[in-house]
Amino acid sequence: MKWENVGEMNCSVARTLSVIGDRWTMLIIRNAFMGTRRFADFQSQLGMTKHLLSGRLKRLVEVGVFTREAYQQGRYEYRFTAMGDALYPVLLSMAAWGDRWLDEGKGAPVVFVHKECGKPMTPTMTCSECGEPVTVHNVIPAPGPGLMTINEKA
Amino acid sequence: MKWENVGEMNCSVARTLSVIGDRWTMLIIRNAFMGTRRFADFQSQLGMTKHLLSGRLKRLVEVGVFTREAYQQGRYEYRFTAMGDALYPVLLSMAAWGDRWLDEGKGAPVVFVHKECGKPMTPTMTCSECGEPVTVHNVIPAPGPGLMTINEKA
DNA sequence: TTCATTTGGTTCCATTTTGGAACCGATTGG
DNA sequence: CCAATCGGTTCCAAAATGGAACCAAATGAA
Repeated sequence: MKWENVGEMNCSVARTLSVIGDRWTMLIIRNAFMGTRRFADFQSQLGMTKHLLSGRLKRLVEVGVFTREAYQQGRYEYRFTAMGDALYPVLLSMAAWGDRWLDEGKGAPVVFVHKECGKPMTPTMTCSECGEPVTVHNVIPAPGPGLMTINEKA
Repeated sequence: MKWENVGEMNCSVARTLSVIGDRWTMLIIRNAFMGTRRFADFQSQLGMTKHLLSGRLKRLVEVGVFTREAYQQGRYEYRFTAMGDALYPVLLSMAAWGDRWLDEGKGAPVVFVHKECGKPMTPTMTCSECGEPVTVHNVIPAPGPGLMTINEKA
């Protein structure tokens, strides 16, 4: 199978990866969450080549993660849509994993402070129904409404 | 900048991406969470070429996401370590985003049932301190203990 | 008004990664 | 003993990436 066909799998993770699962996209999104909006700023902060950045931004606008708006004649800003904002938990979960397992004993470079309660927090994945934290040990995947009747992986 | 240097950035997200941020790794991890353990099963389920799979699995073992144990002479199983188990929230956050924003009107192919409360849930990122759901609008990043004194992006 | 600079790209080319297939040794089951 | 399976490796073509040069439009300073 080729990578370009991954988005066609009947799997939400695969479809998500077809949007954000390549080498640079999540780093672009990380910087966008830190406030970066302009082409030249993404480029200098990330050190990626311009044509790759150009392609990735174009794709993210097409998919609907970013809008592209002129802030002057011929100068543009890339800003999250609601769809883009909704990627924040993905970023937080990656940051939390890196903090816990790849920190090399130095501690987290960035801590996240929750506005409402004012405390530095650890982003925690919980059950929407009962509010308890979830782990791989207390979740059971089950067929959902979007599952094809004949499983393509059989 | 080259991709191989991304892991050296002083950023937990970048370090996480240096482990799971390439084309196939998260799909391997997804299948591992669905119970796949053997080389041939990963290969047939994902349709990726053997030498890519071989390289990815080797890397994930080196990093500490998987263990590689013989279940017979010369036949191996790849199983999550605690470090690997801890990637589950990353997978859930991706699945939740894909379900919400890329479902093409068909609904989620897989639903997650929480064992403790028995209900199908939406994985929700919350604050470890107060338990409230967090979004990009109510979290403030702040310098943490692992941040270098001189910010490399200045 | 002119001219250098900034912005937001595109084009070209070398290097690296991916995709597809063939091949292979060790182990297993019949 | 023999065929099939497992877990790879090797080879090659195609695609993606990395680095640099180039470019047109808009801006800003003189």
